Amino acid sequence: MTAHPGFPSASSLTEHQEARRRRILAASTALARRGGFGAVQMREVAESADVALGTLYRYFPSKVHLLVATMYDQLERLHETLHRHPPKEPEPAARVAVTLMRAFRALQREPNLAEAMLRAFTFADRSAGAEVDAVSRLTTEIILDAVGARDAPMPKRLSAVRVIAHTWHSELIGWLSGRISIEQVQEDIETVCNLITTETISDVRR
Amino acid sequence: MTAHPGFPSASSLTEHQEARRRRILAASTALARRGGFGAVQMREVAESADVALGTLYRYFPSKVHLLVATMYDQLERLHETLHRHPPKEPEPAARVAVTLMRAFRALQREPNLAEAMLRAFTFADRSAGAEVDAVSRLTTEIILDAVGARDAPMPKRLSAVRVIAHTWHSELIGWLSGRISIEQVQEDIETVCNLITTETISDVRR
DNA sequence: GGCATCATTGAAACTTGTTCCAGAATATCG
DNA sequence: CGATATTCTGGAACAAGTTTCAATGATGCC
Repeated sequence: MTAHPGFPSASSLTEHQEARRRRILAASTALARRGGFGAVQMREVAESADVALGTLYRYFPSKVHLLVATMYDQLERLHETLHRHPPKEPEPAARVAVTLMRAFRALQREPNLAEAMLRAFTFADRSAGAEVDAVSRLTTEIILDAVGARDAPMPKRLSAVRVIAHTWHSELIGWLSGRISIEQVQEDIETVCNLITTETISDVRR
Repeated sequence: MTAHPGFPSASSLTEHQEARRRRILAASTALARRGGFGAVQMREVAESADVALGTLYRYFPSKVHLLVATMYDQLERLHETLHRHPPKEPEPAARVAVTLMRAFRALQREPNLAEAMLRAFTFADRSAGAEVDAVSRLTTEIILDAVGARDAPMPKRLSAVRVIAHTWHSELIGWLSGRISIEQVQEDIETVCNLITTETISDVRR
């Protein structure tokens, strides 16, 4: 009775199982790309990945789990890309802002996929806690990479990074629902990235 | 062919209709309080509010609409309360932080209700755009009230306020899913509220 | 090879959000 | 008041996520 086998990058799966997992994620991604959250229908994912519905549910215990895993998968690719082409701005805050805007534009090109992943991510409840945590950690890592400090960051910096990550998600969702313009996204990302610069300046606690 | 009659504070409804709207919101609130998002089942809301299912859907075209309207309703109460007991800290950023933490603690006492409202809010798509906007505006207003400046805020301040509002939502969700501790919430809220102080200090744009 | 265990399949059933509709109730207008 | 339009009701029907299960297949162990 192992935990469901669909999580992060599989721990101990046979080749066939690993292949199934990949097929499922690929199907999920393709359907999401085509029509967003609503188009990722479990029956269709199963059929398209050529597994039985029950098997799909054994690998990913819910649609949210599946889409959050898909998000993790996509974020890994993004992380790779960013690694190969790191931002070159002199200021850390600027590097973070540029990185996030680059990621943002990448997702802009796949709005349906982005919508599916992010809706699932923010809708997730406790039951998908582990998966959501994994995505959060990866996001944090991406931001910390952009900041560039090599040693372990201080608590205040971590707080700033959390806030930045949350903001990035919110802006993405806001833009996807047509509630925030790209200019506002840009502005807000820059605003929040200033936290990297000013994180040690003042303390609101009295 | 009017728009659905369940939106913000009713425009032109008969007394009976207004009463129905209230009953529905009350039922939604009660069910959410008891068991969160999942416990707000449309059939139960309808029965509990003593209206037919079709009528419920005429007033609120989806579960998300209903819960976002519920959120608006609750936020109005919060706004009132805050108005009666405004924060007295000298620093604007501190006033905002204190206000948000106070609101946070209020919702902590009704975690199920908070979960239901916030899951719906972040899950909402374009179709609930108007409702979501209304909630966003109200949130903005609450924060601006805490800042205290009487005249129209500058764009940069508005950007900071948007970021603060998003952060507040994310922290709430994170805490509700057991992913963020209260200490972290407190810390992150304080972190992001510094944007009110530092919003004009630097600009990351090169 | 044969057996025990676990995974996969296919299909039906169940749950809950959502839609639809025909008829009863209510409101509006002349 | 009567005619007409709108709203409300009760209930069936539909859609998609999720659960369940018996039968079949694969894997590994002796």
